[in-house]
This record gives sequence, structure tokens and C-alpha cells, in this order.
Amino acid sequence: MPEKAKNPVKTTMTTFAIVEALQELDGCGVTELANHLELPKSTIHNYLSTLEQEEYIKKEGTTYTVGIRFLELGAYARNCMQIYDIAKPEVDRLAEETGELGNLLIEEHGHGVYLHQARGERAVRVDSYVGTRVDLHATALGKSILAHLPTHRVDEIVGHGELPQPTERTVGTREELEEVLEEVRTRGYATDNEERLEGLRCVAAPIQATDGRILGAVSVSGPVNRMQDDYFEEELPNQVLETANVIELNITYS
Amino acid sequence: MPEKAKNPVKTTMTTFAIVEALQELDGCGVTELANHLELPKSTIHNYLSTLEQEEYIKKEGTTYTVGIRFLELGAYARNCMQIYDIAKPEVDRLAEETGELGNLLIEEHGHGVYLHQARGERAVRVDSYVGTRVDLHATALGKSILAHLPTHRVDEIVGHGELPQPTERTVGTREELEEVLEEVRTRGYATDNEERLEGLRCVAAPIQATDGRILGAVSVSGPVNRMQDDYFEEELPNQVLETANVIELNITYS
DNA sequence: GAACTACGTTCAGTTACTTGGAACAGGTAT
DNA sequence: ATACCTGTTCCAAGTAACTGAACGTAGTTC
Repeated sequence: MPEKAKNPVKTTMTTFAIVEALQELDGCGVTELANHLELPKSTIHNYLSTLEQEEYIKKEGTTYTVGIRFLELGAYARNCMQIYDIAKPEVDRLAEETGELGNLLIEEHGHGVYLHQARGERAVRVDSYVGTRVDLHATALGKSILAHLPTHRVDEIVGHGELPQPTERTVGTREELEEVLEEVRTRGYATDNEERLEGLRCVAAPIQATDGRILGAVSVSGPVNRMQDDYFEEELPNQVLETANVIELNITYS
Repeated sequence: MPEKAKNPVKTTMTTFAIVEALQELDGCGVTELANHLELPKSTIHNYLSTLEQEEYIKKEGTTYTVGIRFLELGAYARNCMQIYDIAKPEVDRLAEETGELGNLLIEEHGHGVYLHQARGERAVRVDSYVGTRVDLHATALGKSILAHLPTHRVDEIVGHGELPQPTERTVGTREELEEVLEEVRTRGYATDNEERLEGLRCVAAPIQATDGRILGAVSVSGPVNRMQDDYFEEELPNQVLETANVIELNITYS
């Protein structure tokens, strides 16, 4: 993860800082951006007009916004992953059968990234969407991935100090996490009991290649009131595990 | 569309040239990229290591590939468009009812960009996916958008010379296009008779705001053998028009 | 097993390019 | 009409991107 560039191209970094700020601010004008990033207006203007010329951002009147062109690159990257093609229809089916929200997540650069979401009949609305990056230790999906990653990668990703805690139930220390991961390995699946979002529970299972390499994870999320007792502890885990299994088989024979 | 930056930031342009080359070459190493872009290896190396550090590209062994991080920006841009939220479930329904491939397209910077695709039971596999950019004049979706754009924008987008022709049936001149667009305006929908892809037909309808501004278009695509006669000329257009209408209503009252 | 090739990586001098202040233009509110 | 926003242009100055040669490391061939 450290992967520090020896001769970093600062202009490239600034370019993405600008695009990211545009996302964070939900679009804005030259002056506002300049204040936000503490750079001269003229500099920001040069970047923005260049990005617009290259069709990566859009200008409407006096406000600039992130352009849809990034979707081309992002969707391309997603399509390159065979797990997406294969897992997508299965996640769709899982969502339909359970009526809840089905998810597909992979790990990249130490973060979890949602590749797909499928909405069942009664699916809750959550703050995550395709492309959203989340901390691995705070979700069922992430924990089922961490559980099958080599120790040195887990070290890189979560470190050894305090872990960020989106809710009070989130695992807070490396030791606690280690216990949870051990349990995930023995049970075969991971759960999230309001650890990322109040009121939301989740059951996730890892997707592994035949050589044990972890490729991603699938899950079902729903409101606490519907995710309880036997359904949350038996029925749903079995459904999720089966889905993960089908995906693994399809990947092996393709 | 001209929108030429007065003081373009060349480094920003190079940055995206590199990412785009990475996409075009489906991932590659430093030397190959350097040859492709005719830049020194060391320069390419600086950019690649910076992009990797910023987590926008991924390095596996000796090859670099477009990273999934672009999906965050792209999906964000898509989610910002209210048309996406509203049209998505309707396109899903349209695809399920027809069993074919349903599409949602918008215009940005003069190109058509697919925001969503839904696969019905018998949906064909095509070369387009979410994020793909296409020439507006070569698709039913694009033509239904062009038909409702002010003339000066059409001028900017298609110009007055020869138009690129993916297949021999594609409209080739501005004059021909103008006739077709007039027909689209009177009929209310557009068709694509193997104009973009051999063997593929398509019916599309525009989505307009109450003030007449064009927001995007929906369509159904399928193989020629299933898209014929009354179905292609009556039934399907009606279904597509109805879907577009529902979307327009939902947008107005939201 | 050594020599060769192909690759990514590092380094430091040079030059081109980003930078940013100040001045301009266009609009809106006072 | 004036003041105060906005975004935009310009050019001078000095930083930081560029580059080609040298290095390190595999992998391949003889």
C-alpha cells in the first residue's frame, strides 16, 4: 500500500484534487473552488478550462461539475473484472429472492468498492451506491474479504492502531477485528450488526478462486426489524453462501 | 463545443492521455505505453507511479490498468442526474416486458453516453455498456435527442461535412439527417435499422422537460429477426413512447 | 553458468511550463 | 451610476516537469 512515487507529478495530483473537490462540493464555481483548495483563482481557472476541454467536467453557466466521462473509464474498469460479469446476475437473483438489497464488493488499494447493487421489492435506501468506497473493517462484505487476505495485507490496510468507527458498534481495535475474522473463517460468512449504519444489518460471504485468492464478496442488507433470529442467523446466511458458491463455480468453469 | 482553453494545463492533458491509452491498450507496461505515446519511459513512469499512488490506476506485477476508482467519480456524476434515478426502474420494466435490451442515453459534450442498460430475458449482447460514448447520428437514441436540440447545437455536434458511418445504412450527410430528424419530430420516436451495428434494430423516444428541453432518451434494441412489421412499427414504438411519457411525468412531479 | 536482452526504476541538469498577481470584463445588486 | 460580485486574460518569474543516460533486476538463450 505505501507505494510512494519517487518523482510524483504534482500537476496530476492537483488535477485530481480539483475533480475530487468538485465531487465533494457537488459542483461549484472558480472562486469557491479556489478558496476551498487555497489556490489562486487563475490557476483553478486554467485547470477547469482544461478539464472541460478534455470533456471530463461540465460547465453550466458559472458552475463546474464532475462529467459523465468518468463513467466510461469506471465502467470499463468494472467490465474488465470477470467477477462482475459472472456475479451480477446472481446478485440480482439474490436480491429478488430476498426482496432486500444485494451487493457485490471488491477490494482495491485497501478499500472496499461496490461493483453492483440490486434492489429487491422492499430494499432499503442506503448511502452507498456503485463505486462507493468503504472501510473494509466496517462492513460484512469487507470483513469477509479481510478474513481471507494474507496477514501482511491486513496489516497494510487496517494498521495496528484505532480503527475509524462510523457507529458505536463498529469493531474498534485490531485485536477485536482478529477475533471477528477468525469467526468469519470458521462460519464461512460475515455479519454486520449496525456497524456501518444505524438500523442496518447485513450478511456477506466471500468469493474465492480455487487457489484461495479472494476475489470479492456478496451480501444482503436490510433493516434490523426484518433481519432477526433464524432468518438472520440461518436462512439468509445459507442463501448468501449458496450464491457465493454458485459464483465461485461459474468463475472456475469459464 | 469549441470551448478551447486559453491557457491549457498540458500536464493534465497528458495525464488523461495516459489513462485513455491504458484503456485502449487494455493495460500495459511502461515501455509499451512510452512507445505508444512517443514519450520517454521515465516520463511515463513518473505519471504512472503518481496515478497509482493516487489510486486511480492499479499495478499488477509489471502491467498497469485503469483503476476502479474512476467508477466512484463516474457513478457519482450519474447519480447527480435526476433522470437516472427516475428512468432506471422504468427502463428495467421496459426490458422485462419486451424481453429485449433497454437503454437510457443522455447527451454530454456532443456525444451520447449510456447511463443504464437493462437486460430482458432474450436480450442480445452488444458492444455497448454503461458509460460507452457513441455518435448521436448513428443511433435511434441519439437521433431522438438531436431532433429536439436547437439548431446551433446540432451544428456544433454534427457539423456540415460527411458523418462517420459505422455501417452502410448510417445516415451519411447533414441533409439526410435533417430529413430523418423532421420525421422523428412528427412521429415522436426514432428508429435505428442496422445503422450502428449489423443485425441490430432499435426504437427510441426522447425524454423532455415541460419547457421542451431534452433530458435524454430511452430505447429498446433487438435482433432484426425479432424486430419486424407491426411489432417494430406499432407495438414497440407505443411501448417505448409510453415509457418515455411515464418518465417525463415522474420528472415533472418530483 | 555466463552473457545477453527486456523490463522497470533512479537521477540530475536543462528547459518548458505551471504559477499567480494584477488588471479586465460582464453581470447583478445597491 | 456606483460598487461588488462573478469568471477570465495576460505575462513575468521561478518552479517543477522533462529527458536521456545509467542502474538494477529478472528472465532467456547459448
